Amino acid sequence: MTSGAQRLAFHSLHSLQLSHPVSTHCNLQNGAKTQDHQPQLNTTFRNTNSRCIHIVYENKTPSLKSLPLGIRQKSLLATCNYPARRLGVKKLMSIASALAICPDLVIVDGEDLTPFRDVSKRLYALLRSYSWNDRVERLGLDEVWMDHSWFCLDNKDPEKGFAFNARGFAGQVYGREKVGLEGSGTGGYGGGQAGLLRTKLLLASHLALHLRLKIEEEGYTTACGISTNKLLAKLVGNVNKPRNQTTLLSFGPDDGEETIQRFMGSHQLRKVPGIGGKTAAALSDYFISQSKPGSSSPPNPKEITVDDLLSCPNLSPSKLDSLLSSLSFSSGTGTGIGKHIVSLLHGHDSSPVKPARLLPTQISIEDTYFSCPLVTIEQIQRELVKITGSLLKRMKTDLMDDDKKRWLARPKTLRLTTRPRTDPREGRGYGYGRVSKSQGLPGYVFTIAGSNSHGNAHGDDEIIQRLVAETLLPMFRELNPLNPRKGEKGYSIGLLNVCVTNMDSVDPTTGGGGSGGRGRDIKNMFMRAREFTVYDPEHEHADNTGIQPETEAEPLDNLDAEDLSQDPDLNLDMSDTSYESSIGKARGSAEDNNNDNGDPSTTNHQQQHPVSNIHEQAQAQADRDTNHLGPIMSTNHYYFHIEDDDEVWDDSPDNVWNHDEEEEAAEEEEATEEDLDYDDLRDAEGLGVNGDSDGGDGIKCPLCNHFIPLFALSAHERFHSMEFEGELDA
DNA sequence: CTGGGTGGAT
DNA sequence: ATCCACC
Repeated sequence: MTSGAQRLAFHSLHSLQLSHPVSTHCNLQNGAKTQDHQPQLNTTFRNTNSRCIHIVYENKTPSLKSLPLGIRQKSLLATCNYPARRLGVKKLMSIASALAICPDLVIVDGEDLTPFRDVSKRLYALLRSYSWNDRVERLGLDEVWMDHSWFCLDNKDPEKGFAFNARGFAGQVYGREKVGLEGSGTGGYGGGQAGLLRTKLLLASHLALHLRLKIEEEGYTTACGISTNKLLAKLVGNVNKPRNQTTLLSFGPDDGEETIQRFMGSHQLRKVPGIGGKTAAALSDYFISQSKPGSSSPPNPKEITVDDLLSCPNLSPSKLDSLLSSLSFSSGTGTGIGKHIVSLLHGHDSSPVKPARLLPTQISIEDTYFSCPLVTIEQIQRELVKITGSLLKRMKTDLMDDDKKRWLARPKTLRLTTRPRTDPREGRGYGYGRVSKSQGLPGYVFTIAGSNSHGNAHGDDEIIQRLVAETLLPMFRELNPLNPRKGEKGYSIGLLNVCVTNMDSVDPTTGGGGSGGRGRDIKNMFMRAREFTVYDPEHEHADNTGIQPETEAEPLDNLDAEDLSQDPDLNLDMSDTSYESSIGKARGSAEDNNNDNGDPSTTNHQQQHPVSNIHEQAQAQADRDTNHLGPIMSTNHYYFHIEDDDEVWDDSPDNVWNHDEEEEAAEEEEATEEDLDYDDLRDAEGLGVNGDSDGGDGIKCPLCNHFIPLFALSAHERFHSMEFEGELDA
């Protein structure tokens, strides 16, 4: 990090969703040793016999079906699909059979999520360290979006970069490049919007690969989606699971709408993020009610696609509003839910990548007693003690500083939730019958536990006992009054949940010291600064008014010809697809790229779906909305999304990680004679009014008229000096 | 058919 | 504070 910097400036707005699915695995390499018991996030191995392999979590019952979920359903069960199918088994495999096939199978307790949380935290921290603006949004333990407005390799040196072959996209792509437009060296897109978009996505794909390789160094594999918004990034990340990345090629004369719609259209409604079970069901019902009674067989509600729904002639946002009004979250009228759904169906999503959160907003622990409901108050108390114990532990790991000396935040509220055991046959909903009660969280929880430096279990025990006896138990009784008149002799509790929330941040400015390491301090500064800053949703727009962040990406286009490969550590894989056909073929056949699309389900029919009126209106409105902000606006965000491996492993060559061959790029260490003071710059950015990285200083380049932020100036200069070489591609 | 979380609407 | 939906 101390050596000179490569002059790459990553300035276009990029966003990346990474996810590292939670799953442990063992590798049965011809009877080789199993992997260690360390939890692995999304690590699926295959051995030379193409037998793929798996994770198992321990459980009382021998069926994978009863394993803890979240983990189970997404990773474990799905991961087991592969051998199960091989064996001709339908879906589930018992642990016994798994062991029969894989004698070395490691059985892990899947109920304790701590190891997974730890890994998740580690990888999350890693990803965060590559972002200047800390727009790194987590979804659960295993998914992350990143907004790479200011991607960086080194917090101390914003120009540090890596070299790569910019002639092609890293990883896989969805859709194909449209060629034949004017311009050169940009895949045929010239310098217009399509070209800029392509350049940004291209860059994004390489950034994503870079991050994924870093994560692989940590021992975890990832899938990733790269697109212009969170929704698309998440979805397109599924295309080449579990261990590759996919960029949605959503550029072209039509702004990529056609590609986007084709992509979106083939998805089942439920697969669209933001459309959950209830919504999908309502929408499916509507479609079925609209479909011709004469037509053949009634469609399976689960298989209805976005295209199907959009084909309904009378579909409109207000129609959807009323359609979904019965859903409680769209209370009554005018919540705009219909509009929202419509935009989702078209792959539009303006939600920003949220800044990384310093602290959780709540911590809760719950346990269910489905098969064995709690009856006596003693049982209740016992369980409450257990739960409170783990809650206190969680509070310490999540809310205290690393030394466990100081609370970073104190929850003000304590909430107890209970649910009576419901008849297995009814009361479907997960939240059914839940009742809760909140109260202030007594201060002694912190004072005693906080001052008792390490693991003074005794002190903790006192706290726990006291909390249960003085607070939780009374709360419980209020929630579940026994009614003697009805002859109730005991409780019947199927669920207990204890939650602390309403975090009260401890003043960060008083916490001097700040040991930590390297960029961490800066990160913390940023976060702390933000705490005193009002988040301004408008800045997303303000962002794009005067600034055209595209230009900085362009130098990258020309760097591939430069010095690659000094550093053996960096193994940039261009698992190339579009490379062959895009290189020097700006006017080549459009079909060249047609087969590099890894998605079997969405490529086949070219069926052009007529864009609905709604869509046109929405788009027109969007255009109006953004025009005054500058035309770039609507395509300014790029997202990566790394997804998990809940799909069956695919042996196809496209899905295999190719480390060898093709271009190997290397960290380019190039001395820089920069006279800018980066630290000052960065601080200015980071601690600015909105705590974000937009807006900052810069100049308009006299050569190309693009706004160039100061830190990217030298890179931009170099871009112009290299412009001629770019012509080689033409 | 579970364990966390988050966020919105009331 | 409570519910509900979502991941």
